[in-house]
Amino acid sequence: MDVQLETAHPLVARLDRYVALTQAERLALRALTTDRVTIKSGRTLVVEARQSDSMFVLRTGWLHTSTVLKGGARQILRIHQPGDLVNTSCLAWSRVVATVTAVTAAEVWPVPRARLTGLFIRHQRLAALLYGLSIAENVAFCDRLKSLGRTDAEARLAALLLDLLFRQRITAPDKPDELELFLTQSDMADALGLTKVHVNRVLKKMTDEGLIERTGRHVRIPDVGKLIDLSGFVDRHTEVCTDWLP
Amino acid sequence: MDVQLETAHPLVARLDRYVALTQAERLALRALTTDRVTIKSGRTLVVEARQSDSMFVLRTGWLHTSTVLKGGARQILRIHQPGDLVNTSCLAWSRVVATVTAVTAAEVWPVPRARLTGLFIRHQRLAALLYGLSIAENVAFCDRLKSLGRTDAEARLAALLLDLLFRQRITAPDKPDELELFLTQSDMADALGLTKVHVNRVLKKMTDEGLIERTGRHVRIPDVGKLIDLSGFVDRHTEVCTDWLP
DNA sequence: CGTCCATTTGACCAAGCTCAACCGCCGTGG
DNA sequence: CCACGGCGGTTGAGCTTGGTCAAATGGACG
Repeated sequence: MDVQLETAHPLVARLDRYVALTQAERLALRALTTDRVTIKSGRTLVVEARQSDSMFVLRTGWLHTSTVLKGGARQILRIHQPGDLVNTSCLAWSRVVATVTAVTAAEVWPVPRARLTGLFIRHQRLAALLYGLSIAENVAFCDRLKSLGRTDAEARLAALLLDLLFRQRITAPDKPDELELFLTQSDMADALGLTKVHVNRVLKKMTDEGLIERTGRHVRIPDVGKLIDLSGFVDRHTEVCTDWLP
Repeated sequence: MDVQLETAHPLVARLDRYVALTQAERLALRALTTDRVTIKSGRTLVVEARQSDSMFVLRTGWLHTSTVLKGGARQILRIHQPGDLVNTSCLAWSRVVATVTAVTAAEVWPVPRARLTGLFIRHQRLAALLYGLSIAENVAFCDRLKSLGRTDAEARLAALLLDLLFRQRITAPDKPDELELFLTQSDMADALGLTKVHVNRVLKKMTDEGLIERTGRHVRIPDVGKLIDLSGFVDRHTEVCTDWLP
């Protein structure tokens, strides 16, 4: 089996960040996926309320998960970057809970939920690690909740940018202070509980104040510390505790 | 071993709702807990940023999980009812991520995280079930996010009441339209991203409109359907999909 | 070159916040 | 037994953040 191919597996790469995977574990993870799916920018991968029994590992590109309310308003729940597990709710319900849309062209590798059965039986350490990551994601949602519930528009925007930046740093440790922002201002608004008009105004204000520099979709953050201070951002996904794993 | 005692174990009771537990599984779950801790109303169980390596099963009473921001504002992240797992973040970090406070007098049973190791090794079905529940909780957070990000104060309040009501229904199927609301209006405000003054006003408005009836801390909801309609509430925890479990 | 979509900007509006006062209840201590 | 203090709830007046509506700009692409 080609070693090159193997380390390129997005799920292996992701979990290998937290523990040193054994060869058997790598093989088991690879066996979870067989297909590859590519999606064009703007297209949906799964649609709310439809049937689905697969989750997906994001290989390349950005996705987001969203719901729409009765009035037509949309809430973006999560923005996914390479290595993320998407549509995990298929493990708890057979109907899709939230729509997954491609922000950029993207490649995802489906993981039929039935394959997890064997993984949990034979690879308890991976099972425990997945559980730990799910809990970490829980905490990430708590941070979002705090942001939406108790901070103003500028702090929310800052927190969003920092979240994207810090997650990008994991796979691209060069460029520690700049990122390509593939979201539209309308997307940001829907992620932050604001309107696109207000997002635009606040971005302008932050640009004028020198907090961020924008050229097209490229964003540079001259003083990351200042933004962290302003937003109350906490980096979380960088490391998780693994001492209780089998 | 006393059967009475066994079925009274809050974790056994909780998981037994989703799958029919075997005797071995019940014993394994019981072995997770040895101690009992009682907390007085208003006291904290764990405090943000302190060290902790235990989660807790809530046996009786209500708790909530919260964080405070730099300015002193507080965000309540989750309100816990009997059967809930609390402080699960101890599986991902050794430092406590959010303060847990007793809303009423409460009894919790500690689960040291080291004990989960054996559970994941020997009881893969329970491991998978825990994973599924963690994912379900994730989706519950998504619902909260949608509520805070894209609905007005009345809808948020309605969603909060319905969430508490539906979770109470699981353990108390009598009383399908009334509940004892142990939260102060200040608590509700901090859970919903509002101020206590505004919560008071909206509660009054809802009372005047006949949407809810209040006598002290007792709340009755004459027309649950109307509230559901108004809030976009979705019942989630009632059932989860278990067909992929080992 | 026209169309579509994202961004930008302005004028006005309102949901919810702030500040402040007051009430009612309950537990405590004189 | 009553006075007091504290906490939670209630209500009013005025203000601010962010929303609404609308129109103009500008880039990308067929």
